[in-house]
Amino acid sequence: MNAFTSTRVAMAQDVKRVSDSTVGRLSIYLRLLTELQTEGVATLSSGELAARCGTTAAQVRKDLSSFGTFGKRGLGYSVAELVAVLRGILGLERRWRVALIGAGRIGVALLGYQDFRDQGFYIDAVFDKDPQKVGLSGHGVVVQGDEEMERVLAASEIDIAIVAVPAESAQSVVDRVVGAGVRGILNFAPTKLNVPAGVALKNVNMAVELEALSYALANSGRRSRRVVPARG
Amino acid sequence: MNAFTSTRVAMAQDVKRVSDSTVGRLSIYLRLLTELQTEGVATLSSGELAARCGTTAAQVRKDLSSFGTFGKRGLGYSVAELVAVLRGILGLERRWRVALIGAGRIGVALLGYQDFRDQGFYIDAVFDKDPQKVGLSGHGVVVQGDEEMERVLAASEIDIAIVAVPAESAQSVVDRVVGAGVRGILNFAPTKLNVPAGVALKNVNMAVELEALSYALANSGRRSRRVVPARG
DNA sequence: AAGTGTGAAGCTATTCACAGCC
DNA sequence: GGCTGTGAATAGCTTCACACTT
Repeated sequence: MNAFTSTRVAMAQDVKRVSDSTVGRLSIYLRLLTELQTEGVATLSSGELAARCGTTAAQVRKDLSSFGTFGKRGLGYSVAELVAVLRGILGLERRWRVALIGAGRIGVALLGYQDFRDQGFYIDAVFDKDPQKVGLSGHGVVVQGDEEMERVLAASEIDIAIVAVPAESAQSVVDRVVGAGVRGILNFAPTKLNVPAGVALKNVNMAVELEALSYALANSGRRSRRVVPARG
Repeated sequence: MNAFTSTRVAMAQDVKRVSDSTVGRLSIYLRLLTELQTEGVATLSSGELAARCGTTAAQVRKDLSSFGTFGKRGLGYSVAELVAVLRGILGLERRWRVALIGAGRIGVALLGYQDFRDQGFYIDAVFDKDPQKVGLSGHGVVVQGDEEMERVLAASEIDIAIVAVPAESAQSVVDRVVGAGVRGILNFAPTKLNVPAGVALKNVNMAVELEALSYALANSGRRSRRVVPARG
């Protein structure tokens, strides 16, 4: 029953530096595989996985090869095994304690995002500076005052802070949560944050994505419209 | 008064293929420059811009050099000029018509995100499948029924659709909006979407970002904790 | 002296292609 | 025969370093 029975998983010190893009793809593979698992699919090839995740067979195999060897030549991969392996690699076997800083529109939307909880990310605390918001509750958590932050973060052993405050307060919030021992930050504020070494930071910047679309639309058709000099 | 007066902007056909990462950084530069502009800063160097955006001076110069030459040697860049140039490159001189598909938690949060409007992205239509939501209004838009989608998208000449529906409905929504002439899609559903050539697609997947943090935390300290064999 | 613009070098990520195993 | 695992080749992105301009 142990998913690792017949596989070799790389020892920690074997693991070469793995790129962000590889880690991102692993998440994507995992989501698909979990879905296939509930559909009762037992096995699939790198090519099938790739096609359904928007990448290539070689890429899938390379991504996995950083962590061990999980497939069977001629057969492909066991869905159940890969799910277990990926959950292990991504650190999803445990429960992560998350705090949400900022109970504005985005914060509240994230609070209700059941998907996070399904993956093991539990929002155990919510903070807001606005006294009008303190005491409100939703999805089983009560909004606490900003001044409680350091005490509660430490006491609840929060692992990850989701920063959903205005850009101008974001750096000071980050300094405080890092000071309180948080080592992972998911930032929704559209500003550059500085964190000390040893703290992981990821940014979600929706304006950047929209502007990338704007760029693409404003410049679309260039290739097809381009004037190619007539030439025999 | 024309910002381009003393600069040379690359002609469309000169523009080499520009990477997604470059375009993303241009957005980030623009945000900072806009802020500096309101503070009355007139000029800055690539090094200063880089430091405040988390990149390097050489990167800033290379990013800009894909589009023309905008700086003055020995002096740096004019903030006002760069703002104008970047807005032009990113296609932000015009108003973009956006439709929001899905008035769930994320959808509603985005609806209130004033930041989008400030950059020229106007949410002109909102759709939801749930009859209970149809007719509700917020931020100056009324939620319309799903069945109105094709008609309204075409009539209002919507440029961009924000897809904020559950993963299982996302592909069919995309097929419909693309059929109605939309050529840019910002997808919040955690699933791989297929779009025909000529349609720009960007994904925002918060679970992927959280899992990247989980990976980083679960594997952190490896470098420092690694056992280095004792040796002289 | 300060700081840009840019070819060249260096580095990282992706794709190829094929030997090896099921 | 089908499909993995992986070195080698390629492509793409970032950094270097310096000639050139103000």
